[in-house]
Amino acid sequence: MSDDRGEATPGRRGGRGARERILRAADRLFYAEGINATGMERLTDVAQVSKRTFYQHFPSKNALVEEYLHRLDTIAAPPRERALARDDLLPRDRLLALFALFAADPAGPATGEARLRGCPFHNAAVETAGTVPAVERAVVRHKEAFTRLLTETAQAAGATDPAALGRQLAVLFEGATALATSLNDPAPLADARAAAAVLIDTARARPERAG
Amino acid sequence: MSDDRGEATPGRRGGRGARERILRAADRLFYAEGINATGMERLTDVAQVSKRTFYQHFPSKNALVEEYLHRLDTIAAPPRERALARDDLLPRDRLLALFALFAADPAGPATGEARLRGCPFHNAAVETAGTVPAVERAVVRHKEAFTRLLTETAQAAGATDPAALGRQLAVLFEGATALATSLNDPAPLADARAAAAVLIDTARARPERAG
DNA sequence: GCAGAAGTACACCGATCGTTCTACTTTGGT
DNA sequence: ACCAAAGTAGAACGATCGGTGTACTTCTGC
Repeated sequence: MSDDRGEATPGRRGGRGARERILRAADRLFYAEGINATGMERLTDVAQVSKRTFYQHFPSKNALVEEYLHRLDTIAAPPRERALARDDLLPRDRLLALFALFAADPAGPATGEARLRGCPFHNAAVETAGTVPAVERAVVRHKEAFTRLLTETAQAAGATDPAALGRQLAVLFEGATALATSLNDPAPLADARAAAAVLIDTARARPERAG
Repeated sequence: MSDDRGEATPGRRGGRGARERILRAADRLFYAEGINATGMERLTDVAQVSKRTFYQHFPSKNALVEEYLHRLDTIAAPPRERALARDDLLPRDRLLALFALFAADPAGPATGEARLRGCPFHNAAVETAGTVPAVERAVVRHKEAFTRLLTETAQAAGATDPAALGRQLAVLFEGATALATSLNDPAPLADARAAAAVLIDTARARPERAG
């Protein structure tokens, strides 16, 4: 396997990359197979790390879960955030580009590919069911940050009430990924995109209206 | 749900009707605490049933999970379906009523109440991560049935493309419950309702546009 | 009033959970 | 060359997982 030396992590001496491999394994397994379903045996196996080494880097599995979420939020800002930062697109198209990310495949239900797993933060919230405060906090922090990003872009797009549009688009995106997970089919992303276009254009044309 | 805490009568359990009690306990625990997090010990305890009795009614825990989902879909059609069937409301208002179900509390983040847990089918899909085919099928069946219901109501509301509007509203509702779960705050329901109103009205007005 | 279904208690099974431990090897700076 | 840091393998801990086995006690219909 590739052995890119893990550069020294802040505050601790960099070793031979065990910590990095652990986090990479967590990234993959916690997301694809679930947090509860991933045992320490499996995790250390994939990370190519002994259990002893694991517990020299993390006090517990829970601590790794927290670090896993923290990393997702701060270091590895994935395609979503980048789509909203594309300066080659108009703000409106940036918002729409978000929904095209996973909807590329028009072939229907996952054609032999990996299972769709939705948002790792939401999944963590579902799996822990509110029993792990640190996880709960991380999830809320992430969702609020994402909504803020949407709101900023909504403002750039000239929405009358950017905060309202931002929240609505956040709901829409959450629903698209959640439903895609339940159905194991990216089709809802396309529906969400169409709905987003309507919401954005309406929000620019006239002020928000109550139901 | 006030005194299902056993041990009130030491040595005596619940008596006849074990299967019903088991299913009721599953309803509560699988939903509120998660499927994986609910062990057989806990389950039989709450159901006031001995383990032996449980396994005379169900071949395995997985079988109970399947029955739990099957029941949710067929027998106990909860508020959602009923909201869409209210004949005291116009079709448009029926659709909107859906989003008012859990949004009643304007007090913000769960005020000491039970944690918001979203859709039990979606949660089951997340928890099992595609490893239990019967669960996967049940989830898909439910989501498709719900979308069908929305489509029918969308048609009654006079949408030009009822299927498209139905799917969009399904995404919106899924997002509202999912985000409410992640944030443990029903606020997204209100945002979804506002968005739904826009989508419905646009879907009715746009293509005809005559007057 | 009695057969038998339905229920009870609870010890126990092997497997796996997260975690700790002992014992040993590799690595890199001085 | 030496030593501490960082790594390795893997046995084993107690707890809990889903699931069984044995032996006993109701309740109910006939």
